[in-house]
Amino acid sequence: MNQPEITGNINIEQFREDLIAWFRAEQRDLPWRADQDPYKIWVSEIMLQQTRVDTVIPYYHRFLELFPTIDALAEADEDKVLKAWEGLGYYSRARNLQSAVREVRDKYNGVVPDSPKEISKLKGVGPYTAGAILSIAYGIPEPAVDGNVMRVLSRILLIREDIAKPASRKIFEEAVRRLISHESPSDFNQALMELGALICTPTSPSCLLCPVREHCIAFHEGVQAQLPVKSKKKKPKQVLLAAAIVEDQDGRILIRRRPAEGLLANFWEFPSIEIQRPYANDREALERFYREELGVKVAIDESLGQIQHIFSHLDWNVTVYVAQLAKPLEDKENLRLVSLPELAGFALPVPHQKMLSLYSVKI
DNA sequence: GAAACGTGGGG
DNA sequence: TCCCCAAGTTT
Repeated sequence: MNQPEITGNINIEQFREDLIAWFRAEQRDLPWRADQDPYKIWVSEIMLQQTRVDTVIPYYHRFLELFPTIDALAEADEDKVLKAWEGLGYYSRARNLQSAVREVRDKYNGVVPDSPKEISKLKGVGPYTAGAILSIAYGIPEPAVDGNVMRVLSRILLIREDIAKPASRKIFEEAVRRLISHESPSDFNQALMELGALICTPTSPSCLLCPVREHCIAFHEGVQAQLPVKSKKKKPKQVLLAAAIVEDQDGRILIRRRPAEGLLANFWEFPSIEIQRPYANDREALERFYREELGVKVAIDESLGQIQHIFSHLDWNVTVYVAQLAKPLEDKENLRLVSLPELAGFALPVPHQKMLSLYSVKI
């Protein structure tokens, strides 16, 4: 008798019961588990996308203090929202969340929709987040398939699909539809993720502590360490930049708002240019860029040094210069001259915070 | 379907 | 140092 190669042979009733019982006993005490307010669940799910729990917790508390309700977030200035998200990364999450919250206010009378079709139309709410909100806030048995769930189920059901491929998600959604508890969809979905976070970890899973190891095909076959199958991503592309921190005579600093789309959209920055190789005509190139692209006359001084910042897809190496404003600044919407204390109120991405520390050490 | 989109932590 | 990762979505 051969074992089936994929899926199937587990006692679903017993699996659910063991998994949920473990979750009810062992779940972490997390701030978004205090109640089932759909708005708060929503905020937490957006913040948790590709982001660690420990990182999210302080942001979650501050965000809900600033924007406690859908109306509060809907009415806020986007700048305040971005500032609250500063340092969390993937900033389109914040802009999409606010846009979606405004849609809920205007179109759904302030009530987060409880149907898969409607909730999935909201900006920033993809298949995972839709399922998470529906199941956790509303108790609706929809799959919420994230990286944890794919890893856990790849082991339990011995699924060898490459979980890095977008198409694989559907395989796991179908698996969850077969397995999910209709009595406690919230606990079931959260339990799968919690198991992935605490026990069924990417490397060296704690199978001896696992509440469902008797249901786990990979454990029975001793292949849990070889799962999930996941192709690796490519390295970030190297980019050389030269940036200038421009001062006026009162020690104020020039910042610019980045474009509304793309990398670090709508954040503020010290203007910079891409260069071909280090130290080649940086000063002339920067002065020309400021003059021709920004309409600002500056004189570049010495270099303060370099900073490095690695994004998911880019590896920035930035040579940072100090410069003096040579003519008074003309009024422009995307350019500001701000004091150091004022600068703290603007949303500044981490690489530019690094540049600012170089500057602060210098002065 | 691949690439864009951030950041900080851990092995 | 380097690589992988962490409760994904959009284009």
